[in-house]
Amino acid sequence: MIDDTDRHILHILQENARASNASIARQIGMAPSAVLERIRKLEKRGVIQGYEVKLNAKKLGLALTAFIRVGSEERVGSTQTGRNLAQLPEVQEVHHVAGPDCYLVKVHVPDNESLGQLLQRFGAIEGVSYTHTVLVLTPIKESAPLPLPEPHPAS
Amino acid sequence: MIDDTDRHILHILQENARASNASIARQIGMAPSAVLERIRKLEKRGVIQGYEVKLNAKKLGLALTAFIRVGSEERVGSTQTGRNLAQLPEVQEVHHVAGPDCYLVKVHVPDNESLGQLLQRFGAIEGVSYTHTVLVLTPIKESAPLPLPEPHPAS
DNA sequence: GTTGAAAGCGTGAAATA
DNA sequence: TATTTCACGCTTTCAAC
Repeated sequence: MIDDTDRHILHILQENARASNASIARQIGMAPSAVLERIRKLEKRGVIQGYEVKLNAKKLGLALTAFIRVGSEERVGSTQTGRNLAQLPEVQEVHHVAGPDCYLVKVHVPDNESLGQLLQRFGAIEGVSYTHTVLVLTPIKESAPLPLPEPHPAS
Repeated sequence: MIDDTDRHILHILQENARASNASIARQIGMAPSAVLERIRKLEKRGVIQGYEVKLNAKKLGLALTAFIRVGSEERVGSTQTGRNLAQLPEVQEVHHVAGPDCYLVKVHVPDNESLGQLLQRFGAIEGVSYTHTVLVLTPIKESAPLPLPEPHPAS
């Protein structure tokens, strides 16, 4: 499925997604074109889903992060309400979850007032029955790399 | 703080963090060296905090995502317990939050059994008084770009 | 901000194992 | 199949403006 070479490449890309193929090639002792081909295959297979820049939300005027539990009165098994929530640009994540709530939603907004306006828009979405908002006071860890098994050194 | 040109660059990088300086330069009608310099300044100012690859957790054997609310009996104002939680590699996010719980934690693990073992390690961290785990059934939206104000066209 | 030039990189084709 | 080598064009980067 994924071999040690792939893991090694992914490990490097998790540290810096803008690393050049040539520098990756140097680090793993391969030709750049081989690295290119492996990355392309990982993209095609959907293991790599894209490349993102990590921005400082606060410095961009988005000082407030919140998690919102959303209740919904939709047909069992439907996720239509969640997909409607996901359309809003302030919404960074929507997860359909087990338990009494239906959705857990992560949002970034400039301030309390914007959060209030956003919750009103949540309320206008069909099926939404309640929201419970939890404010983030301090983000302690964010967007950590996934714990890939370490590549085994070839013996 | 951030002008329209910066916003334009960030907008492009949010879509594809591996976009070359030259292609960004073409899209915004500037010299590549000017783009390079702006990106460097955004990095130095901490607006850009890094470049990440978005991986498919399921295809890497991490089939289970969960959010865990963690209660802690530490001194008011301390976040030591949160920083200890953040050390674990399975933990992708730790937020110190308002409300009855102290922390909200996001984790990726291979399966139920690994989740159980992880929760045991949570319990071994000093101060942790309880955990409430919510399993993700379907991730509907993840790692969406931040809603930057659209750049105003120069008039 | 721009340009220009040198060094480095991306990428496909062909060769190799 | 997966990889290296090679060659071309493009990109990065810095210095000078």
